[in-house]
Amino acid sequence: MNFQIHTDHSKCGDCPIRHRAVCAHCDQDELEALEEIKYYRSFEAGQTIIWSGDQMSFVGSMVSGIASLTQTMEDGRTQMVGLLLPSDFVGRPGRDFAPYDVVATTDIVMCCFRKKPFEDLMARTPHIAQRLLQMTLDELDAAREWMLVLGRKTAREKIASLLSIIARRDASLTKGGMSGPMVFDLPLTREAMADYLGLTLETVSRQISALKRDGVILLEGKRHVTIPDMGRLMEEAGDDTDGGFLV
Amino acid sequence: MNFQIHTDHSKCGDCPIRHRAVCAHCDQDELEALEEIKYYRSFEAGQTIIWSGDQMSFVGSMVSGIASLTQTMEDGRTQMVGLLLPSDFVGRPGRDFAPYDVVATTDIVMCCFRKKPFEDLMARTPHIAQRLLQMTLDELDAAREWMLVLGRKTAREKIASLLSIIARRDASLTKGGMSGPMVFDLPLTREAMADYLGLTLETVSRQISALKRDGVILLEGKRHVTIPDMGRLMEEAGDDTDGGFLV
DNA sequence: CGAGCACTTGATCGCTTTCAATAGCTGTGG
DNA sequence: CCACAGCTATTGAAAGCGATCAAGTGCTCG
Repeated sequence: MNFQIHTDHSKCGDCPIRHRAVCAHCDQDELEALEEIKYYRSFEAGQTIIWSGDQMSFVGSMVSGIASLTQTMEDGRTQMVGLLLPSDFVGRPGRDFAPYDVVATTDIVMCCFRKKPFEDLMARTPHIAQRLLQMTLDELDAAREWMLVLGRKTAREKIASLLSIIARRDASLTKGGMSGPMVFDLPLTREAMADYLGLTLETVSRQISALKRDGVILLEGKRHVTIPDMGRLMEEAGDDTDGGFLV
Repeated sequence: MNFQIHTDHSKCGDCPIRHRAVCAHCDQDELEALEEIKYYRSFEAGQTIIWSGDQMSFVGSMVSGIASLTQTMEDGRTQMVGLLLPSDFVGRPGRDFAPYDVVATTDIVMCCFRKKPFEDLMARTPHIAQRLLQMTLDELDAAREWMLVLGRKTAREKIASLLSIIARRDASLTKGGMSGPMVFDLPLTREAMADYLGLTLETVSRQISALKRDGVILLEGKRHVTIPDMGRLMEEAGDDTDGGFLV
């Protein structure tokens, strides 16, 4: 934790997620209105940010770090239903209770708004509502793509799909394109990967070992991954490699 | 097909989905603007309404019947990612190409708008954008609930979950509450159920037989279902029966 | 040095799939 | 009227994949 912000009025102009977050389309006036009501909060890795069923008093944007949305059944089976990355929006205007647990996977910083003032501002700021609709539609597409992974893919394909998503996202955040080898650190434990993929952590571990043995990925330590051939990985994921409609 | 509408200016005031569709919050002026540009289309059971990858020239609301959203892998594995019921919105303002196949499961009627005029109207009609945001957030919740079903539930629990969802929806469309036995017709073939649940049709058939044998459901013919005890079914689905947060 | 945690690997079990045969229903045509 | 094709659904037997149970490794931190 070497990057904590606690001031209430850091400049939105300098914000690293400025161009992708819910405020992306706002003009100067609208940003100033947001700046009036925003505040930053930090959470440590492992902390639960919101409990399922709790009243949601705030909404906000992920500034840095990674969080997960999870559902848990009475007997303990859990399914991750979303991965929250920088610029993603947390919370739901118009609903009072949280439907899922939100857990910090790494240390995170959020840009928060108390729910009511944000709802009021949204009602008179179409730019925010429009951007939120776009982001929600994107999340819906992502959730549906994940349904195919959960419902129809094999364990090996599931792992390859997850690695491919993480690699692509990483490429879009950093400068790198998708040609040549891709290198990144896994932001998730084996157990978290299992919860995302609907597998056990043992199966995750075995399939990662298998992909490594087959040369699809290279591992340094447990978390540092190199993908020598992205096309190969996408074949392993069962994805269309030449189709052009990927997001 | 004894109920086909082809006139372009049927009254929105008489529309059966008026209070739940994307136009739900519109006032009289806004409805008139919608009436200007709307038109009805019918499709027969089995027809593909939109092909994945195709240009989407229109959006619209389901008026009657049932359609499904499906994704297919190159080798033929398919996963249903959504079930479209009366009042549900089809299509995505702001995106040009369809990400999924949309297939009519029964004969259906849709209230359509050409995409561009609808987008223009939406840009100057906050009531429509707000309602669409609400509906999209609801769909996102439904998709995430389904991720738990796909990722973590057993075949038996999956069938029970599907029956419980269909039963609940049916109760909300007809007058009936959820006390006492519930009766409805399955709108899906065994294969469609399998595609929704990430199972094979044989497993679907076996588990339905098992639930029938155990008295959880009663079957007349292949499609007509009676649920004597909804609480029992929800236990079988692995859902919280006493928790109060269900939609 | 030992406790705790994340991860790996092995052996076995069992659920779901796969392959295959059959039943029931509908519509068609001789 | 019956034979037959085509479709949906059921049921059985066998195989396979991932889960479960169980050790053991390597690392960090006190």
